[in-house]
Amino acid sequence: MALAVTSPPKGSRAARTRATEDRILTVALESFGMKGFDSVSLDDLAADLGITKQAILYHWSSKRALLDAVIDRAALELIIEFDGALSEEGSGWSRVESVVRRIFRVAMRRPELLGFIREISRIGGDASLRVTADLDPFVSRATAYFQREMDEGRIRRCDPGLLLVSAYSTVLGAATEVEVLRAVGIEPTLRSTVVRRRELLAFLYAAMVAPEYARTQALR
Amino acid sequence: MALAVTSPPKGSRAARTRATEDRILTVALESFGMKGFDSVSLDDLAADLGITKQAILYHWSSKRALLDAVIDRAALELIIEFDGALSEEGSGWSRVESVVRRIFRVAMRRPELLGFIREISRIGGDASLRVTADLDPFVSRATAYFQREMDEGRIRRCDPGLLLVSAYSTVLGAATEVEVLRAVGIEPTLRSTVVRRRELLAFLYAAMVAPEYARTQALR
DNA sequence: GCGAATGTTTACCACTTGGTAAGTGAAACG
DNA sequence: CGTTTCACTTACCAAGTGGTAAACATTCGC
Repeated sequence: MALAVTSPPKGSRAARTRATEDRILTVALESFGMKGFDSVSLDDLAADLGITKQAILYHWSSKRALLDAVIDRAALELIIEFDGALSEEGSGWSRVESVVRRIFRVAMRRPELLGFIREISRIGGDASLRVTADLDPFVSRATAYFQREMDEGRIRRCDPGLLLVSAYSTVLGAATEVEVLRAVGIEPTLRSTVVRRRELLAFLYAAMVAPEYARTQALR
Repeated sequence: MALAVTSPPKGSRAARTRATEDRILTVALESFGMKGFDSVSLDDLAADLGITKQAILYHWSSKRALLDAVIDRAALELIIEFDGALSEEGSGWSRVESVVRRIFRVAMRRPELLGFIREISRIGGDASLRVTADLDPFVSRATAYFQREMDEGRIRRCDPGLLLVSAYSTVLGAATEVEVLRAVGIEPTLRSTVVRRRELLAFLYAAMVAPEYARTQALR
């Protein structure tokens, strides 16, 4: 059901174009992330936006081209969300903790963002390459950070890349695997999420922090 | 010289029907798991099987009905793969280790099986409920096992359900998140998988095993 | 052997899909 | 002001989509 928005056009033409493309990307990211790329038709998308499918095809020449744009958008938003956490002050465990808290926040408020990354991974091919390339700078920073922490004895020594994957999939899973949570009898409410996050932080803490370093820490 | 030259028909009619349905389920599970439910048409499926789409619709009245059957099949195969590991002798860490090794083996040899569970989780609704119900007995056994291990001080005390989710998503992620692995510069070859599994076991060991118990163990 | 049940195919159908072509109204520009 | 450009719509289309109906072939019970 399209809402007949006859509100007067605002801003310059270029600005309005940008705004439209922005809206399309936002809705597309949400739909692709929640339902999957193939499950969302251009007509569905257009209906949600209150425009016609051809308007979308005016801005991007094909559905696939739109996907590429959505990938770039998703990577950008992810980096904005997480890269800040890496830059925060604090060291060792406290920084890891802040990253985990951020991922949980994103998983709660923007589930489509993490779902979209999963979706792209499954599509494979060029799409995967694209998101990989987009996220590369962030991944480099994260692994470099892990390496540094290991060198200074605060994190258990191991392959930084594999540690990142383990931590990533652990957090992403606990944050997004709603059905699995249901299977083990955990209804994903806001309150249970807090508990989940605390348990997961304990899990990660035990897994990552070097025992010698942990002994020097009074807290936790 | 009365040897039958008519090879095509094998077994009784009922047996051949069962065999056909089996083939359909196998191919459907593989396709749905790798490409996604909506990305695979009945015509695609039929073409892979060398039959017509209507033959599939003869055995299941709709694509959705076929999905339900595939869900049951996938759950059954998962339980067969993993439940055995829970029954193996050995206690504490060695049993966890054997489960992890099994998941890795499945992830390597049957990626479509784990991919399918992910896919179903995303479809949501009745499909998710169905797989949840199918896997419930296994989940119960696993959490009960964790509980027992905790009571006996071999595993760090925490919520067994959450521990299961953490371990599940960690292993599943490390085993299946191929694109993420690529992003951190790990090409998922057979050799790297062995390394990955070893690192992951160390990660899980640190996360799960109770420190007091670990100290009593000479090995590892 | 014969009719009935069964498994599969051929022939369709209404509808949706991504995508093209041509038109339209308003803003931008000289 | 006219006209050109732009953002978008209406009108299509060919190729699929899941699904139905009926014809056909094989195997079963008798």
